[in-house]
Amino acid sequence: MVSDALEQDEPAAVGAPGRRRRNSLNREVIVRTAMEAFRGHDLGTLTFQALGRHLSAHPTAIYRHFRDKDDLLLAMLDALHGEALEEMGPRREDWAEELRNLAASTYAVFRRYPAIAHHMATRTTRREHEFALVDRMIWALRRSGLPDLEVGRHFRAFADLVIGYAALDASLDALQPQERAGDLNAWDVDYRRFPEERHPDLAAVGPHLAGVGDPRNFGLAVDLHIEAVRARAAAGPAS
Amino acid sequence: MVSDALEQDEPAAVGAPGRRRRNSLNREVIVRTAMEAFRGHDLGTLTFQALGRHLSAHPTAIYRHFRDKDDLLLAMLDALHGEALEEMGPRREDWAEELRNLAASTYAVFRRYPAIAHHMATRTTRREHEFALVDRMIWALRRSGLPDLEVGRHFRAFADLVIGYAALDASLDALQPQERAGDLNAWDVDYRRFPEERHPDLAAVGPHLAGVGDPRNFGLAVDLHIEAVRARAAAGPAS
DNA sequence: ACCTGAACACCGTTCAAGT
DNA sequence: ACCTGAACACCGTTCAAGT
Repeated sequence: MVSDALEQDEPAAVGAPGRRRRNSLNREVIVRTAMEAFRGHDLGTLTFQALGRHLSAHPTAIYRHFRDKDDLLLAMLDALHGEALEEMGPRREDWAEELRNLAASTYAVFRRYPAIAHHMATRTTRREHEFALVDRMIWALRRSGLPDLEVGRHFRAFADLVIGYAALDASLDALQPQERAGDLNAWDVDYRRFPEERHPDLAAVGPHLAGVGDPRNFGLAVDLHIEAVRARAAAGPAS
Repeated sequence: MVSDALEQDEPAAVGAPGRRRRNSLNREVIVRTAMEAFRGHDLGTLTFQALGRHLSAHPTAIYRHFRDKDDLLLAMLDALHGEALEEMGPRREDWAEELRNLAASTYAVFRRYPAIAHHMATRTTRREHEFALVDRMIWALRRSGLPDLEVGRHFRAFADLVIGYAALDASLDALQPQERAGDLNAWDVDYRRFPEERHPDLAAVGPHLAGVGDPRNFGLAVDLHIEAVRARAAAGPAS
């Protein structure tokens, strides 16, 4: 049993001492290990030294397979896109449902890998997974009834809204625990019972403030966007 | 003239050699110098060593006035909020115009200080400038006609949409020039003339794709959000 | 009390040396 | 060809030393 486990696939070797077998390192193994190792972790932990430890290899061995850290992070972003596509499943026939599907999957993978989300959200990989995601979003927007000229603008607005909002919530997860706790406490406590005299509107609404980082907030923003797209598409080319 | 310039206010002393006068360093001077020095600059440049050079002081002298880098960055975020409030001017009487005003000012200051935007967008300062911004946004949302319970949810959705989208565009400005150029080129060239066979919808809309980082994309997202808020508010408490 | 200088642990990256 | 080890420049941060 034990020797069996050692034979199959790549040994996880997380934190294990000893050296890596020759030729057992390649881009795919490194990316897969990195995704597993840094899932849910903040920014400071994603270093070559830590990754080397997870690979049971010397930190600089990674440079044989990736030009630099940016090259590795782009490969990880591509893996993230792949995960999003997988979770998305087949194309929904209703365009609005498909847009919600795209948004929800992107949001989920961003929060799963906050370190990648925070410093790669703005990047472009130019790889197949990204092309597929862009194509699906454009398909959905065309189905709404908007003319292609408008779809060209709406793609950017919807994609950036989703990516930007998801990255913002993810970067909250990427905070150091004490900073995260302090910021959350501010919204959960301080802002909820605000003294009336200084800012009357804030004081009135304070008790009803939605929790920061609650996925339903993102859902509301996406729903509002889709409602407005539907209204504009229905209004026809005059809009 | 020359001696006159040396007398008035704080000497800029950017990159100048020599030492700082005793007691000439304090939180306000440091924050003001940091905001001027790193305006428009990327993430890598915002270091204690660089700031020390701009202050003509030893890098570690800053630790007498700020607990750590996070403490300094929170003070800079507060200064950014102050700038946004200033540019916003007086409250607009039309609630939709006021929301656009809030969004545009936030977007402008985020792109002006991309380094602060990128790693402080998700943070909470708990200071007066932030309270004032929150209060103004809640005021505008209440004026839309939404009940306070809904305003509590809509505040979070609108604020995060604005902050997230603005931070995303700002983080593009915070990229290294070569990475930035590569990513922009992908959208301006590759995506615009995509081969038809693989992704037909992308290929059809490619030529009409809006430029990445164009402020009008953010404007479209904000407009759509406001249109949907207006529709929901008009539909009444049933929605 | 306020600033400087030396030191520490850590980071990404380069390059010569091993096998 | 692939991995290791030593080295470099740089980072945030601490702390003793100067004035």
